[in-house]
Amino acid sequence: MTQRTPAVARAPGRRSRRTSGDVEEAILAATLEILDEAGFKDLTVEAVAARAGAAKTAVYRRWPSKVPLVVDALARSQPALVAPDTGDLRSDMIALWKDLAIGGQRSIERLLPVVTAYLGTDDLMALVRERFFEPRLQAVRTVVARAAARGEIRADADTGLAFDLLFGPLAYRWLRGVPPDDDTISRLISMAIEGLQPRDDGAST
Amino acid sequence: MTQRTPAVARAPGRRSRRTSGDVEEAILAATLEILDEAGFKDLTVEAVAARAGAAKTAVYRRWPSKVPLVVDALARSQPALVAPDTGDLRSDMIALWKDLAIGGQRSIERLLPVVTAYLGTDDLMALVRERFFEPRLQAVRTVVARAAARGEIRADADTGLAFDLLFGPLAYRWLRGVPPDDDTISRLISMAIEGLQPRDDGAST
Amino acid sequence: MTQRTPAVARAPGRRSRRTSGDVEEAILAATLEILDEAGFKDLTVEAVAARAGAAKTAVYRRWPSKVPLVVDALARSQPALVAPDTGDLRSDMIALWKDLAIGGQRSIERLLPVVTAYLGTDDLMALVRERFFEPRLQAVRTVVARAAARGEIRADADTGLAFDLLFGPLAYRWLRGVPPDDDTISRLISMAIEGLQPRDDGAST
Amino acid sequence: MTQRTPAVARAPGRRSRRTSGDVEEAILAATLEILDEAGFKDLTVEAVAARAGAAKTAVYRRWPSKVPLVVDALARSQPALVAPDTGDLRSDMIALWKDLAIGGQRSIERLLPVVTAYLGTDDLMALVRERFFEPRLQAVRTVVARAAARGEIRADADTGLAFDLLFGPLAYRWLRGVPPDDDTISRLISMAIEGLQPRDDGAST
DNA sequence: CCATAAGCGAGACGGTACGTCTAGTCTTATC
DNA sequence: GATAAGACTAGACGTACCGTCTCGCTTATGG
Repeated sequence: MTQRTPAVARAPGRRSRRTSGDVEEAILAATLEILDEAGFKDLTVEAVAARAGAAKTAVYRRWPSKVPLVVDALARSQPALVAPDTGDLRSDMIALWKDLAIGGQRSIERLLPVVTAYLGTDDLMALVRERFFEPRLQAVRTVVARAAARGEIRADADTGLAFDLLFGPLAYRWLRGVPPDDDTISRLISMAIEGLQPRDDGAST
Repeated sequence: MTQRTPAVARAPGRRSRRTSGDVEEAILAATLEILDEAGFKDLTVEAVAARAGAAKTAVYRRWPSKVPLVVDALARSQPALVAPDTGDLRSDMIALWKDLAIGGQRSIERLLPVVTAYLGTDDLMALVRERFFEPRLQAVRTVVARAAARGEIRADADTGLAFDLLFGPLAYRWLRGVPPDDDTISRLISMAIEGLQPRDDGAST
Repeated sequence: MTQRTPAVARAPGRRSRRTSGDVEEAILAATLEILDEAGFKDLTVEAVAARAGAAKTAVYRRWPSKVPLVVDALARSQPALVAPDTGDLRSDMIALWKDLAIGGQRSIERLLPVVTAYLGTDDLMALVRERFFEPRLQAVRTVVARAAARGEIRADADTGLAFDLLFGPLAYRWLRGVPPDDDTISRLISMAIEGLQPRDDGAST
Repeated sequence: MTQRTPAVARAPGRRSRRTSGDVEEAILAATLEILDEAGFKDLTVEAVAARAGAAKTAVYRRWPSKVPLVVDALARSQPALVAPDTGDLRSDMIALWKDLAIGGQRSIERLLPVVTAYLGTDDLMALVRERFFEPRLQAVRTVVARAAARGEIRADADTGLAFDLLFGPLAYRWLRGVPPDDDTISRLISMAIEGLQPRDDGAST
């Protein structure tokens, strides 16, 4: 007898049930593959299921439709966003930007626009906020806070504004079909930082 | 009846319309209506044709598919973008922003993300660039040039950067589902302008 | 310009592409083929459409589901049931029987049981009655009436009973999986006729 | 309680049931209930299992699929068919008929057509013959044999024909959706009997 | 000034994918 | 070791639109 003991190899405190193949992972992986190859428009649940070697039922059991599936797959595919700590605000920000801008075919700034139209429910938008925007915002907060602690910028710098200034133009560039080059990144960041720096004259706006 | 002539696609030598009803306009109007009511996702060519009182054939005779139809409808619905001329860069920019930010349910920053996923061909993207982004860029150019002429900012200010700094955060805000308020607009613009201002010292880029 | 004139090459008043009548026939033919080959259980609308070279839509446009389709296909496949007229009741009945009993793989007595379970609505059952049972009943009526006119049987013979006696055992045989042979048919008909014949003693029942 | 042993599938040396509930009976009972309520078409194994408070596994462990389950359930639900013995062929036959004709929602003449389509295997058809038709045939044989012994009919009367004449029209009536009334039964039986009666002496009933 | 052909509304056509349902198999944990 | 529970693969269901195509009608020139 074959003495199936897949449970042994598993993490101790993890989930209760588990079938032969890890269907969920296979589906998510297939989703990302097809997303890369064919784009969102041509991604069909049937193709996902087929590539995952799963039944459509297995997909629909977990996600109500294609959009939440894609959102989830994207969310999980995002590498953990660590706030860089180079000791210099500008370097930190460049690092952050490149992480997202250069990094990913699947960066949310690139793919989310595609999906946004289909985010019907508030639930889903909330998920997107939580999974995508919050980590970015948090990373910016960390970086900015460190810079403030170092005295690079004034303590009351508006992180939210910095956030929009950092990622907004990036997203917009993609939207326009004109991906930013390194120099553009560098200059945009300069501008963003300038707004956060201590003012010589002390006055604001 | 006033024999309305369709705004576009009317070559000079072409012979004039034959039927009483202006099918083309009806279709575009129906498209915009459905876009407003149901969004891009739930816009179907059949619904457009039905609402326009036209046959699907009449739609497909003019536009190869749903996406170009929507792009065209959006393009024509955009009000002419006039570069404001208040005598002050900041005021000009705020005026520009508000025009687009507050103005339209159908502003391209709001709707384009929806469509981007489907902009398969370069042709279509080119059209989008020509119809949507170019007028904005031109308006910014005008405003910035006037400011430079007034000496508000240095003559070699990078208009492209300014453009991204102006509209990027706006689009990003919509993407995030957090529409910008007046104060945010004001502060973002301050930051954008700062990057264009003449530098006293000449430190940093 | 290419001067499209496909109509010229066509049969006089006939169709061009593949007219609705064509599709309908193709679908019905495919239905009967699959019914013969695979039986009702394994007949799927998808297979029918595929074999007919039609889209599923084309099937569902005409029939709400599989059962009415099958009923219709069977109904149309039934050859026109002509009441035989041999000048002899017994010969007429044998002819009638064989027509149905021997004739058809698709005789309704053979296939209807299969479908009966799915005849949910009264509408459909009414259709079945009209298409299948009524012609048989009518044929029996004709045959019996002629025999009565000839004086072979009494004038008030109950055609309804004769009908059940003729076709009931036939259907039952098929149900039992024991198709009747010629001799059995002959003997069953003898019995049926006996009940219709004039009684020597003049009494009835 | 009496620890009911399931009627079938209980080999002698098998050891007795372990769990408290009699799963097998529960499943069969649920099958019959759903058959009565919803009909064969809408009977699903899942519904059966649910109503029986059993797992689908428990069903499939015993019956290979839905059809054998239904056949089995029907077979067991049939009351023992006892050949009536009134001392008169006609009365015996009427009794027999009514037993089946009037009696059962679940009479096989009524339900078998439904199932026939699915009796793929010969095994199953053999089971049906053994469980349903053979008892009927046997009962007719008994009744006819007694009548022959009494001299009511000739000794070589064909029981098989009598069988078909008795139950065929009954089944056919159901098929047609026109259940027979008492008078019809009476008259059909008269006809059937006539065919079995001794012919030499002519008439008389 | 009538004939003709272009454009029209209508809607069926072959397709693709949807999201649902049920079948029958298989796995797990419980008792 | 059989149970209840329920996830699994498989595949048909009936629906909604896609983009194409034919049909007759209408209409406005252009021969």
